[in-house]
This record gives sequence, C-alpha cells and structure tokens, in this order.
Amino acid sequence: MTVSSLPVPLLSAGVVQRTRAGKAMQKGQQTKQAIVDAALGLATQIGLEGLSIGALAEVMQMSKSGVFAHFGSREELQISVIREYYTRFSDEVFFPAMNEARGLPRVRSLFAHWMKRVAVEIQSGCIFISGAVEFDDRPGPVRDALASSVKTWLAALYRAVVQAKGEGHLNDDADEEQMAFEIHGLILALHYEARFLKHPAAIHHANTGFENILARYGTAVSAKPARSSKSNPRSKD
Amino acid sequence: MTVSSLPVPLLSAGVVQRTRAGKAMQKGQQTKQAIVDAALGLATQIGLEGLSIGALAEVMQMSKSGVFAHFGSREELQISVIREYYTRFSDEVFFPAMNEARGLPRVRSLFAHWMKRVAVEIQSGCIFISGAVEFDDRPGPVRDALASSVKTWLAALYRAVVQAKGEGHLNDDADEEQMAFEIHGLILALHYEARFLKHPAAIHHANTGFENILARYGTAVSAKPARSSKSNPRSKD
DNA sequence: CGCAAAATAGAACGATCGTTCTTTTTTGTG
DNA sequence: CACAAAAAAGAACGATCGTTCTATTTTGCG
Repeated sequence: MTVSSLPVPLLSAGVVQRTRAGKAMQKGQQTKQAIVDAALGLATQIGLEGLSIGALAEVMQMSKSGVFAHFGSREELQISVIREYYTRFSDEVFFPAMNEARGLPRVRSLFAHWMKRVAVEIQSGCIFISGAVEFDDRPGPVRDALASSVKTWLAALYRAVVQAKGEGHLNDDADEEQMAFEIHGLILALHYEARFLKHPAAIHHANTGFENILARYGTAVSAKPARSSKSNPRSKD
Repeated sequence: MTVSSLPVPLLSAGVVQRTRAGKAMQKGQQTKQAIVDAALGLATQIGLEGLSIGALAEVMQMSKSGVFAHFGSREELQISVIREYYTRFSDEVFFPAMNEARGLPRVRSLFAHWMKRVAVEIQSGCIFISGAVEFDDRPGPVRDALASSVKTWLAALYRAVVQAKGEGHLNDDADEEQMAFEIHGLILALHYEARFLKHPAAIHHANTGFENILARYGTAVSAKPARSSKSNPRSKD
C-alpha cells in the first residue's frame, strides 16, 4: 500500500514532489497538480458547485475515473481547488504587500494588490466571492475550507489596519474592524458592478472609495504618504 | 384554444386574475402564483441555479409535469421568480421610502428599509446577490431579467442621491455615482460577513458605514436631521 | 347536468451527475 | 528486461435533471 513507511498522506497537495532526495512519487502528483489547475480555471468561471468531474475530464483529455481517482470524492476536489486558490491569492496579494512598511503603506499595498487581482477576476471570477454565495447555508467540509481561507485573509487585512493605528497612522478613534469592513465592501461592490453589471467605472469607484476611507480614518499627515516602498524595510509580522 | 378572444398571453404573471369583470381563468393563475411563491422560497436558499422542478413539485405536492406546464421551461420559471422577488423588493424597500421627503430623508429611508430586508435575508438569502454570482458570465434571458431588475433598483437609489444633492443636502463636490457605489458596497459586505461568515457585528458595521458616508458627503446641517417623516410630505418622483 | 377547456398526473426519454468496480496501461526501479 | 506498484481507462450503477407526450381529473359555464 505504501512506498516506504509513510505515503505522504494528504498533507502535500500543493508542494510538487521530492519526498527525500528525488525518488518516489512523480507522475501522479504532477498530473494531480495539472488537474487542480484546470479545475481552478473551471471553478472561477462556473463556480465550485458547477464544477463537474465529467467536464474536468474532458478538459484534461482524461477519463472521468482517472480524474476522480486523484481525489476520491468531489468534495475533496473542491477543497483542493480552494487551497490552490488560497495559495495563489496569498502569493499575489498578501506576501507582496508584506514587503511594505508596517502601517498605512502596507494597508495601501494590500488594497492595491487586491485591486489588481480583482481587475483580472472581472473576467474570470473570484472563488472567495462566488463560493460564499454557493455555500452560505450549505454546511460541510467544503464550506469549512472556504470560510477558513477567507477568514485568514480578512484577518490579515484587519491585522494590517491594527498595525496602522499602532503606528499612529490612523486617528485615535478609528475602529479597525469598521475600516476593514468598509474596505471589504468596496471590493465586493467592484466585483458586483464590474463583473455582473459590466459597469466600466467600477474600478475607479473602488479606488476613490479607498481614498475616501483613508481620508476619514487616517491622520492628516498620513493621508497622502510619499510612496514609501523600500524606504522603511521593516517587514515580518 | 382561447376562452374568448385573447387568452391573456404571458403578460400578467404577477397580477392575479379578473380579466374583465370577474370571469375567466381562476384556478390556474392561483396555483401558478403559489408555485412561484414556493419557488422563490427555494431559490433564496439554494439559488436560482439550484432550483429544480422536481424539488419544487415535491414542496407543492404536485407532479413535475403539473408544475412544469405553468411555465413551459425552467428558464421561464426562473424569470418568474426574479419578477416576484423584484415586486416584493419594491414593495418593501422602494415604495415605503417614497413617502419620505426628497433628499437625504428619502436616501436614509431607502437604506433603512434595505437594511431591514437584508437583516431578514441573512437567514434566507438574496436573489439579487446570489443571482449576480450565478449569472455573471452566463448570457441568456435569465441573466437579462436579473440585470434589468437590479439596474432598476440601483438607478432608483442613484436618483434619490441625485435629488439629495439637488435639495442642497450634499456637498457641492459630492459624486452621486460614487456615493451610491459605496452604499451598495456596505450592503454587499453586510450580506457576505453576516450570512457567510456569521459575523454578528456586520449589521452594526453597515449602519456605521452609512453614517460615515453621510458625514463625508452631507452638508454639516443635514448630517444629522431630526427624523423628518411626515414633517415634509413632498413625495412623488 | 353536460360538455369543452383547462389543469394536473403519469410515464418515459436522453443526458449528466458522482461513484464503484474491474481491467489495462504506464511508470519507476532492482 | 522484468516485475510490482501506481496511474489511468472503461463500463456500469442508481439518481436526478429538464422536457415531451398522452391520459386523466378538475374546473367553469351554458
């Protein structure tokens, strides 16, 4: 049943291969990753619920059972897609922004990268948004995986806002939860009005809304900072 | 084929019966309305895409074909549900707010009634939101019907904001489209965080966000009006 | 009541779904 | 190369889907 002792149970799923020095499992993990990639592409367009193994097999030019064998259930496939999406989201939004200085510069960078990503997703769709609608009252492991990913990301945004206040970049009476909520609303409205209603001004409205939020919560001195990128290289946490 | 001359083709669908003086079609329209009611209940929970004729027939204690015959296609059923939802939304949000005086009082009332409705929909779901995700890149008559309803409502909100500026309740540099966009974002964030993430503070955040928007766009004198309800009975348009 | 029309039921259709089982092919390695 | 394990294919399953067709029941009115 196993290769040596532990068959690398379910933990990897994202990291490619190389159990010890280069031997063991290869082809399987590679195609599994390719399947997840294709599944993510389908899921962003038709949603996690619309994702079917038959359609996925056709895209992959494989048999249904061949695709299925990699996951064991449709739910496990959906969860794999969510994990993959979370990984990409983190790589494109979270980690780049962590290179910015704590406080408002980092909050600005988080929003900017988020916007850049949503601008692409106007074409392809966002799983964090569509999934929330699909699973908002459908309990189970898929919902749990999705909610966990979303909460992690929103908590990271919240933490950045708290740090901004700690750095003195926000007014003393600024409510960090409130500010994060309003920022979240801007992204959701952008997604709604751009993707569904095809309203071209939505991107501009989201950016202007963010500036409005900063003008309200930020201190006068920090409302328009002078592009601090590498100037204050205090990253980590 | 017809009763007298015109069989009341497909136009009614919302109004109950009574073609001329009380005669003609009765039972059919009644059960159709009951089916649409039940379908709306299902659709708010599992979405327009999840709405199946089989499940609907079971709820109605009817045969699949009996239910189907009233609509002729699943798409027509979905469109009927959207129209019903739009009617209820208008009755609960739009028309009540039109009793308020033009300007900020009416904008406040629109938001208040919207909030009251979303608070209920945290349990049952909102078709304008779930439908937008389900049909954001699925062209066809269902998407058209949904987009039309949503645009009508958002246009009404926008119009109220424009009037508020016309009444001198907003700053001269207030961008009405921008303000409507930000209000929309608050509702979307409320729905997301309350319904999916079960965050209890979401309602408070939405209300506070609205007050923040008013504080930014409203003139100083109008930022906190003294509950003008019947005091300024200038309605119509 | 009687009769036509409307409303509903019933059965069956092809298609697709997720899943299971068995068989074949491919892979990695001694 | 050979051989065992992994990967993929193939076929079939029960279920559900929207839809069509034909029969039956119910309704409204002369």
